[in-house]
Amino acid sequence: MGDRRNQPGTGLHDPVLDKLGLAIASGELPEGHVLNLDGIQERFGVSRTVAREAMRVLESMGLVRSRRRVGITVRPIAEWNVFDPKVIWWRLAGPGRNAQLRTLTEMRVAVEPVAAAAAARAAAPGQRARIVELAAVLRRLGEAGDLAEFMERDVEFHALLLRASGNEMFGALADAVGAVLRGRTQLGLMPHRPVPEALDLHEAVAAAVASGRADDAETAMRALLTEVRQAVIPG
Amino acid sequence: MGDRRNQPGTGLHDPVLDKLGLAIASGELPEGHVLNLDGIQERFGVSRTVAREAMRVLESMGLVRSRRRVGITVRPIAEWNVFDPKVIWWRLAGPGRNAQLRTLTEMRVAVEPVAAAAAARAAAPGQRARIVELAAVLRRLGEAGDLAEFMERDVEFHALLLRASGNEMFGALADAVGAVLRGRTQLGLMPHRPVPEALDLHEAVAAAVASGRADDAETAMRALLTEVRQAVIPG
DNA sequence: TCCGATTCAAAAGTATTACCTTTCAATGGG
DNA sequence: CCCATTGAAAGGTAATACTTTTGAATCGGA
Repeated sequence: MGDRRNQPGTGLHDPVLDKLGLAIASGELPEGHVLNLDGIQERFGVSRTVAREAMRVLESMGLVRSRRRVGITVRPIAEWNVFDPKVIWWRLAGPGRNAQLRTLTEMRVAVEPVAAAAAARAAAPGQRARIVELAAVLRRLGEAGDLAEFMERDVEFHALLLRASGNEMFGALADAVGAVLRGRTQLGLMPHRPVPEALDLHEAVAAAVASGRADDAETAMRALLTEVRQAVIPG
Repeated sequence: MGDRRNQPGTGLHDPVLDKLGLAIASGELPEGHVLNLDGIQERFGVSRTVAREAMRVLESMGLVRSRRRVGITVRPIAEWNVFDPKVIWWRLAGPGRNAQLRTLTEMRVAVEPVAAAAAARAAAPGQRARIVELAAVLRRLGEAGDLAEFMERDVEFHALLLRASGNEMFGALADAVGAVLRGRTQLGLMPHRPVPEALDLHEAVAAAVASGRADDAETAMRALLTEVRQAVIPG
């Protein structure tokens, strides 16, 4: 997620969309708030066309609903496409950051074990090899105490597993999981040094995936996430 | 999902978006295929504005990328926002239906146990009561062999659990899970009559959620899904 | 007077059209 | 082989007309 800055695809990001999306996701424009096209045109100094395009995209994300004679109304979060990468990004960038990290973590806890099992069944040979390699790299970095590099490789490890699962829905979560991993360290929720047990479990997951033992991969991943799981349960 | 009929905003924009989305999701317009605005205008007999709005939305879903001088290119599925309800819907409506049901089922298997645990912690009193009530209704309908009504209540049961989890990401999957449940019966993947074990497990989940036993809820839900799980593993 | 039905005009999005501006892949000459 | 030119296609602005919605004013009967 964090590395979409070059944006070769999305073109020069429509700043209007970004600012409005952020304003809504942050709660600055609360549920029920009504905007209108003229207001958007004026607020951002853009033409009607651009204002409408931004509005349409927000509408397709479920953030607003446009109705004649009424205007553009901000919808409740239950209507949002909360899996849309942009929505996730906006929520992470605002005061809802913490709540977003929590729900995303819970999602991880649910998905990653099953994704690991699927990867054990479906991963391509090159992916299996890379996963094993990454587990070894993680051990080295963990024992050396290189936290920053450890995190980057950890992100790669989890993202690769999700993408190797053969389930494009799991794969679509890879960037979000990366954001969670990075977010956790930023919030100081990570142990100052990876515990040996975690290093063992990364290797266990990798070995199980490499040799196609789906159940073992799932079990090991579940164990790897037990610690994470505590962070989700408010207490 | 299935009930998006109401839309009062019968815009001219939606049909274009829908047809293009379907054409892409169905593979009729394969990855790499290049469209252009003039082509869309002509194909659907709409103005440039409408064509552009539809294109923008498709772009925000990751289905296409618009680049100057090149045109509008269909992107690979790995770039799609596969959690977008519209994308799910389009895939279910086309020849990818089966693959979509498979990945969605796998998603269910991953998410529902954790969602059940979360619901046991977070559900509102009214939701707990309704879940218990639904489990009882399911037993009655199941034993009476009323398959059609059983399915509708089952959809409600699972959707409510997801929404009661307190995790809006889980809640956002409720409609999709409903589509899977309905899709499974349409494909004849369901037992002709709910097995007694399933009825017991629905009640076990409900009881655990009602009394806040998160671990039990998770375990029971996982058991409930074991049968479903077999359908995911090809072979 | 009061109350319900009808009418009407304003508000706001929807859609079309015309016309510039910017980008950048392709091309072709040096 | 490199670099300047060029033209296709998207990006964006502006003016204008249309349609839907809704709330208020109006009107007629009890």
